[in-house]
Amino acid sequence: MKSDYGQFCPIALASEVLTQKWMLLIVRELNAGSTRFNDIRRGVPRISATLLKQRLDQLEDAGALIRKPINKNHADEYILTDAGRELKTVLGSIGEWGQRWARDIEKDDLDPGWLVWAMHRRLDISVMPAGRLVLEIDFTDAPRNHHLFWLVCENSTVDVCTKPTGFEIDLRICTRVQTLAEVWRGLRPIRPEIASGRIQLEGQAILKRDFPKWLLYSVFAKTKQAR
Amino acid sequence: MKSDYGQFCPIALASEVLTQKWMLLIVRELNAGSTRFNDIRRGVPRISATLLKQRLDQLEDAGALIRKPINKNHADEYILTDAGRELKTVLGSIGEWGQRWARDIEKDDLDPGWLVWAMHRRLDISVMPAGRLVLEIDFTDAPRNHHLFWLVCENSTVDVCTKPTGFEIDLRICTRVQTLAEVWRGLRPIRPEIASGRIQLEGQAILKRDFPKWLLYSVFAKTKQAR
DNA sequence: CGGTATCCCCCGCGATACTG
DNA sequence: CAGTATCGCGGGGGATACCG
Repeated sequence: MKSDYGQFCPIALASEVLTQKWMLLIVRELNAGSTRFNDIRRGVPRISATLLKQRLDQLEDAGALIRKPINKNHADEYILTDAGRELKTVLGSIGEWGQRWARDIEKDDLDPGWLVWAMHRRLDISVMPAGRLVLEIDFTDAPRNHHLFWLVCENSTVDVCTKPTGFEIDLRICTRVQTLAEVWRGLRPIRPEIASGRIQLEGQAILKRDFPKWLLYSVFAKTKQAR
Repeated sequence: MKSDYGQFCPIALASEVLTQKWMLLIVRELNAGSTRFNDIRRGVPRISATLLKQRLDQLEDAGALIRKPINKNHADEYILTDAGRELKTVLGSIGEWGQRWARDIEKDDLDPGWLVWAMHRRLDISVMPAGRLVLEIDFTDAPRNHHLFWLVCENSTVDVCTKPTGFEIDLRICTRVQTLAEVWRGLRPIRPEIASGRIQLEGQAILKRDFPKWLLYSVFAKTKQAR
């Protein structure tokens, strides 16, 4: 490996790996539980397949993950090592700083698919009704052809769908992307948004009442903005 | 500002600024106490002036520092804001990870000038003899024309010189760069290195005896390697 | 689904020279 | 000392097509 910075400082050596484009977002996905190529991609939608593979190889070289062949195809599973799991600390400090000090959200940041993907990892199944529960999310300001998403909660797992599931919908959520994004980030409380109709809920009264309790929000939602 | 990642995740937003090349090393220098353009450069020797200025402007835009004109010339002083100072947490977590998991030191990392610059910030003046104290460091494996450095400790400050100071030398340290670098990083203890002659000291017996106590070592020296 | 292979463009960055 | 201006290139990475 070529030395980028010409320093033996631990910050410089770690930076060679960690500050490459997309790298921390990939590590974030892995630490959130993804192990498959296309699962990681859903959390980092704008990365190309070529580059994602390259980054995963670099993480392997750096000792942050190991590849595990899956018998079926030629596919691999990507499993974090101790070194990779310890990167959670780095993700934590950067995310905290971002939550406190980073720039405002702009239009181009508001990817509805990513928001749903983030939500599916942070639903508190233990407080949700038993059995299958299907949520439909309708983003009123998203492109006409992908503004609908479904979350299917069943058997302690949550799946994200971008096409109708065939199941009956238990709760429909209708809102602008930005509204739900800001609520998700913890930048504003959810109840006034529901009360004002900026987040509209349709479904049984009990489900509408309890919906706010299902959301665990972003990991950094409890950190207050400093600006 | 253009959105790089298309996500409103705090890690992504912070990464836009912090994972640019050289950025964390510049922030490290600022958090270590540098405020002047060329002081920062001594801690990040391989960056070009053009790019350093660009990065400082980006840190200003991000709210991590403010510029303060110096009345004399058209020069500026760069002062961290609260946001910039809070980046110490990020530096800490990355440095810890680097100390534990980063690759081994290679030849190209062993910049002797950088090592001396790092040392000058981490000398414990309070336990050093009163009055002026001049150290000469001779790197036996460095290029013939810059292998000698001097540290002048006086009035609670430490200056780094690359040309003879004219002062009498109180203690001479003679070693390979790699040896002192590994000692500095905390990868090996100093006393065996002195005992074996890999670090040679010349000067009054008291100074030779106490020299190890003056060194505060790298901030991450106490963190054990995990590999 | 989980990648490769290829092409090509842009721009990030280094190098050098110059200025107040 | 603390920058600015200009040039030029290398390769990082996006887009697209293809494959097992």
